Amino acid sequence: MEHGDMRRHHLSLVLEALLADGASSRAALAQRVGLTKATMSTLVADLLGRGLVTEGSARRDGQVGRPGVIVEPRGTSLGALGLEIRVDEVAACLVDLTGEVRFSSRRRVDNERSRPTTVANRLVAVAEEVLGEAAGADVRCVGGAVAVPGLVDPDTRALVAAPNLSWPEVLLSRVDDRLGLSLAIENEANLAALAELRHGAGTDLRSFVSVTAGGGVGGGVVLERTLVRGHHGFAAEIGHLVVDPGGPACSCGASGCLEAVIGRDGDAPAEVVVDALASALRSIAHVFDPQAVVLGGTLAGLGDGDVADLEAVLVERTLGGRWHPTQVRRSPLGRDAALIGGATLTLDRLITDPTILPPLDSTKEPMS
Amino acid sequence: MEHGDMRRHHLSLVLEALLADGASSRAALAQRVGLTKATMSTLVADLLGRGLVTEGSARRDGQVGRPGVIVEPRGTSLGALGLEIRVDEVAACLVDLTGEVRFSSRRRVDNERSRPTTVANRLVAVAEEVLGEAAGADVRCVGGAVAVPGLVDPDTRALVAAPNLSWPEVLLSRVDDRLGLSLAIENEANLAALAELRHGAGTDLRSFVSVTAGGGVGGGVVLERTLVRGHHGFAAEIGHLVVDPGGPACSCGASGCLEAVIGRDGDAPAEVVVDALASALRSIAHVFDPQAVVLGGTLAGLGDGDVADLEAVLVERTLGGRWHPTQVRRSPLGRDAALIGGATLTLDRLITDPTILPPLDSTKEPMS
DNA sequence: AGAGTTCGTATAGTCTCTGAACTTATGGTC
DNA sequence: GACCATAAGTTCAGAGACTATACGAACTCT
Repeated sequence: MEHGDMRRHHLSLVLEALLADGASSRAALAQRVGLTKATMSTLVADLLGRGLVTEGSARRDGQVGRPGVIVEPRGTSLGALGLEIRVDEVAACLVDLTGEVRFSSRRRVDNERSRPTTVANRLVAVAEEVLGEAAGADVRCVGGAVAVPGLVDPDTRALVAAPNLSWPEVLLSRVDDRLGLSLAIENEANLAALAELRHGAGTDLRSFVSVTAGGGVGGGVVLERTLVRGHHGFAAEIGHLVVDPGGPACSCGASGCLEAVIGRDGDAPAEVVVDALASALRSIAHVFDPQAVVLGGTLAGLGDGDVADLEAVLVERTLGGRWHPTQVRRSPLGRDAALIGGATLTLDRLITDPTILPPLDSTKEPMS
Repeated sequence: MEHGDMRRHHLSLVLEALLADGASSRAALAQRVGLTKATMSTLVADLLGRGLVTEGSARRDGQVGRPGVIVEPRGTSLGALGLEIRVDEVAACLVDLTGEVRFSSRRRVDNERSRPTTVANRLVAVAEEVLGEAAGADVRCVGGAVAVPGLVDPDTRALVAAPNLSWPEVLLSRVDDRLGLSLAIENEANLAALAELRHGAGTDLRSFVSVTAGGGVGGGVVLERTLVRGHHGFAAEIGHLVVDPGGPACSCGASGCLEAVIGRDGDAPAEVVVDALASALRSIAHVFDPQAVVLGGTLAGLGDGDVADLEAVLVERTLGGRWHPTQVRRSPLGRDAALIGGATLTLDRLITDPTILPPLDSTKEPMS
């Protein structure tokens, strides 16, 4: 730790406060973040210099005293790219700092029977389409992430195990080069959880687990508002919790996994789905003790009655349920969840450390 | 964050380095921690002032140059109390900063059929015995923690759900008063995991899950060397993972939980135990992606063959197993694990923030 | 118009770290 | 034994970031 870390952390707090609770004056910000007005002045000046915030008009609300100058996040002029490769489609979207999906594109293709380079070309194509629109609207893209259905080693950026999809690890660097961006790669369910955390059903939660069905049953675990990736990046594979040891065989080598029982798209009969989910959610509640479970993908289509049944199970058939019941929520994000999560991952890095954006050089050249 | 936080953090790093890698000179410490010699001088002076380290003799090893003065952690003169209440015994131990169990006491009693105040008296008795010995050996006790079999709310210090044991929450404050210490209360399996992390099978791991049988089947989850408690403090209840939906009824309201299948002491036939464990460990590997699973309590008695079988299942029947297999280890801590963990919890607080120990006032009174 | 309030900045002071110079203690060499 | 090379630990000036206090600016209320 050094001095700069403190600065970075405070810049991050200020930016986050502005994005989360809206624009406000320096004085109000100082109070919200817990710093003095003097420090806040310098922090805001720094963010202004990096183009991350703008000064708006002075407050005009009839309050007594000198009106504060409103500091606004420049949320709409900075964004990140979310990309997605699935067995039957490629997609791209650009999300700005406010969390709004500004541009998006999705194409049905047959990636399963295509060569990896073809898949890469398709990905570049949708990405360039979205980036073009973004450039036209003066939105600067600071990076992006690719969502893939399978296990990912986040450090080497290798796709380790993906059913029906081959993606040699060198390809990503070539996509990077062609787009002129640095892309991360991450499991789609993990990214979906990140999207829930920032823009979906988890914005008010500190800890939750998301379960998504659609081309596989994936999970994402968020504890203390941080995504849990596991030691090798393989955590949160909720689809392989055992719900019926005598059930159908699963691709993972065992039998009776949640995914094998309810189908890769969660398209088994509703009764089967709810029963299997109930068992899996009980296990989740016992091992993670989250505030809520968020159902995404096709599972977001469950009816109120089914959700109530699941919540009842979590109250009656878990140890802690009677004292602190676990909520069951449905995702509002639809099928773009992973895509939004990919952009969110990148934007989060910017929010965590605003200094990765260099200060715009606003020094006027002195006349010699 | 303020200035003091940086100082605190650095003091903590130095103390931790000394305890983990042994005594060394200021210059060597500076290099290990990544700070300058000048800063290290002031940090060591601070720790000396708090009585946490001592200066030893100068190095005498025939190296050229001025010999460094060895700084040693005063590990043996500071300790913390670990307490334990079980259905059939109470126990206490005192662990010093080096991790050594210095004094301990354990008594078989019938807590199930006793009034809470009686239980409290028994606890105070074993604690006082150990504290007396500690005082005789000049070991200062900085606090302690009570391990209990059940769900605990760490903030209110309430024991929420414990089978066969009643422990009104006010009692702990009275125990505090009588011992003159501030005691934390925590689930015994969580504390056992903490003990593994610091002094058992997990000292070299960043992420692991411990599973302990004995008066119930408990679990503890450590991710990035931090204990996962869950949002309400109820996480890691591994004993209630479902391994056989058609199996025996469990106290939690469901049926076929690991605990119900292998018995509260893990005393079912070995074959049943290994089968059920295999299923549970697969789920654990899929959701947490740990480096290893640590078996404790009576499960530490499993034979090499059984452990090999479990490891094989984790390789062959998990998604990521072929790339990054999860190890299976047995705990070396025996039945004192939770006890040691309780002390560790307290000592960790001291290591995390050495400033909670006030500086010994070494100012000589000036003659007026 | 003057009093009271609140905002933003400026200034001085504190805390903690760094870097370079300096003192101290030792081993090696002639 | 004198002298040099080497490494440890301290001292001191200085930089970065924060706080506290004071002050001018801008507004409302009477």
